[in-house]
Amino acid sequence: MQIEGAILDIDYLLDKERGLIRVTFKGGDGKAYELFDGGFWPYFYLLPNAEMDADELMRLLSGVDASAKEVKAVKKRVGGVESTLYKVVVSSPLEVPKLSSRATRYGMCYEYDIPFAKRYAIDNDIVPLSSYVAEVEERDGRLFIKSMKRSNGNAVNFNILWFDIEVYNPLGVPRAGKDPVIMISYSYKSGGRSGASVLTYKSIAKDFVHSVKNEKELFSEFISKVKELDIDIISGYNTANFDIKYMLERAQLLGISFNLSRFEGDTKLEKHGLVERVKIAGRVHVDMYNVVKFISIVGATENILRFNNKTLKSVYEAISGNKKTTVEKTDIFKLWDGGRKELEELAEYNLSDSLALQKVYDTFSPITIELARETGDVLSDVAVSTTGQLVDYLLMRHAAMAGEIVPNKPDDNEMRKRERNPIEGAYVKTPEPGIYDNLVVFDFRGLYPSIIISYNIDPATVCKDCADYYESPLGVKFNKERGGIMPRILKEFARKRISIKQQYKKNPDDVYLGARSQALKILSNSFYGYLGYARSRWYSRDCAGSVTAYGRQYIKDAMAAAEQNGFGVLYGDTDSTILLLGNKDKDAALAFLKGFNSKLPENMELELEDFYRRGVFVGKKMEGGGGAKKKYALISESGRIKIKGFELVRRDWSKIARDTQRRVLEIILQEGNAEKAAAVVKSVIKELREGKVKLSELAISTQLRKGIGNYDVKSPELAAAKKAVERGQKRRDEVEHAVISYVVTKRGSSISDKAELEEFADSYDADYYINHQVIPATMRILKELNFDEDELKGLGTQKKL
DNA sequence: AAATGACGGGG
DNA sequence: GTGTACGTCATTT
Repeated sequence: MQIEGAILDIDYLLDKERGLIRVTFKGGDGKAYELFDGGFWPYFYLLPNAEMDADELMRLLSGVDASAKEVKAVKKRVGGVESTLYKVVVSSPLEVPKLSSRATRYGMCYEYDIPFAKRYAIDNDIVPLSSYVAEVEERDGRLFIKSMKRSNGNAVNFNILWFDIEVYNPLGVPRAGKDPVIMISYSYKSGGRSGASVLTYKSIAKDFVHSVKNEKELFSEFISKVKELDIDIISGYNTANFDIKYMLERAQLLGISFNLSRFEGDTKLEKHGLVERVKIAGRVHVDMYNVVKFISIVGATENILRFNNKTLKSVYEAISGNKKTTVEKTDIFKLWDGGRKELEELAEYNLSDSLALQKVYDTFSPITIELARETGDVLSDVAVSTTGQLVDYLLMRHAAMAGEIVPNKPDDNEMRKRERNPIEGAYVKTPEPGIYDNLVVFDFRGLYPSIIISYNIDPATVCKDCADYYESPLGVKFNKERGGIMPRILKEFARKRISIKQQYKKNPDDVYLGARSQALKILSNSFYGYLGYARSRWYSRDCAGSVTAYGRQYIKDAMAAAEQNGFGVLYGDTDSTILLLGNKDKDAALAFLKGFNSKLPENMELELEDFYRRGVFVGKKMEGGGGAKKKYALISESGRIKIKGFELVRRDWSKIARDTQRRVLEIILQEGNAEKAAAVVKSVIKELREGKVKLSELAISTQLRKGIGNYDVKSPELAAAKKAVERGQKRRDEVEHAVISYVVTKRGSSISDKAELEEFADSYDADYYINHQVIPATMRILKELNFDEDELKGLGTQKKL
């Protein structure tokens, strides 16, 4: 039997002690198929220390917990050197770590940590989300793959569901042990159909609301919908860390199963460092929060998204230009307990989150999908990957195709060594702080990728004695005669981008063309970071250091040329420079650009980023030699605001600190008036000194994330909670794992001693709020404008800007 | 100076 | 899960 369609996901089952590859295949007929490949086995390589034959190694490796299924000699290049290795094949992926650690006695092991499903995709050159024809046969009630070939079939339409839950939260933070899920909204596209609905168990007179009996039914109805709509991709916002996690906990408490899977397997959470992820057998979970955080900070939305918090609301507003209705999160339980109007408001809010999410998905998923197609990684992994991990995977694929052994990840010692020796970063010219009019910004297009291509920079091309080479400003030689994976991939990407741009001109409505170009840009720009990333398999100090060294040379040249042409050079960082037009006009700036570019190598180009009406410049003083921070705010002629490097304080700061910081930033951006901003800070400090500020403005909210007895260090929030429990003002369970709102009072010596729960505080420590809250929050911005603390506190005189 | 713990997103 | 995971900041020890 033949099926035409696309691969949605690849994983494996442990089937009778062996790993069995499973492919979730979406047919062009709209049906999803669970396909297996019984002919693929896990393996790793061993480069032996001493001569031994394959049979001997097989015998040496056999043990009670794991044994080799097969050992055979293969020829591969290890670090560019032709070598004979043993390929040790096993039955189960679980045997690989066991056998490879045993095998280290006999030599160096390689490729022992490549996940089985990825190994399968790499070795079979399978690219998910592209068209394939699968030849399959049925055995034991399962469909087995006989062959799988690329085809030119039509794009497959996936069935997608976007969802969001609401939770009853009388104490602020919902507690899965107590607080029920009260509503689930979803919208979907499935087959030719689309729709949106809210599920809940109170009766609400809205046509999009569907009522069920209780929370258990809410869950089962949601699961039924996912199954009935035959969903391929389930998307949410922070759903891995919240919605799905919460539903799994609730389901366990309610004694029901919560499994959204399509095929054999669970719905479960996995934690990978910072990122939590959801696995649903046969479907893909795409958490748009992770996508926004890791990948999609590109293009026109870059500044807006960097500047704002990455809440669903702010991301939606940034990309749509529309305002999103919202409710205070802490009011949700009140709306649920309220009357008809309140319930309707809650349902509408719940629905609006799913619809906003759909918009975010439509904006960013094309880039994610193109990243999957370009790297060959599955969507479920791309959606939770950093760009470094994508480059890692891309290089593994290319290395395997070229018969090159994939270098191992560094061990802890090596990693620490790398971290201790940072690579000299980019050139930064710190600007004279101030406010300037009429600016122009020039950027080198893809400076680092261009450098890697132009000078053939790659760990494998570094040479000591070679005849024909490029010598970087660091004195590192790169062999011109040898090819490297990185320049080769980057060249190919550059070529693809040019061809995509031509197609895009003819089909400007094809979002996937634009997305593909963006994806290639994201990947290209990540190679340099990967070369210098401590966990990198292809780490190279020589390469990364040479890239930045060349980069410094180029940007300095551009700045010097601009100065010679009579422009004021205000600022330069890495690959961009900001010039003062002075008495010159735009045409003069463009003429300079043209002249400068005519002298650059072929694939290098300095581009116009934009002209700006005004810029507020803040000079970040460089600490140490490392990468300096970019800090400035620009207003374009069209009113577009571009902000770099300002960090806002987080939620565990007092309201007065956050509000004052926001006001300072607004005044500086909108009015360009630093004096006025400083005056606001001074007046807030004055009010604090005079004791006029309400305690609610001063409360600091921090969650106690552990049990009260499990702390080693007495933090202010812990101290405040403990005191309240000891005095009998609070029960232990009321403060444990809860968000603690405390005020720093006058009584006590350390901050912890002074901390009291907001409701029991009767004074505040003005010095603390001035020196530890308002001043640090606002000085993040104002110190860059050469204000100092004493001056804000009214103790000194103002420095000149 | 080193260790500890929280945030981020979500409700 | 072919495991061992982010970067930064404030406060305590």
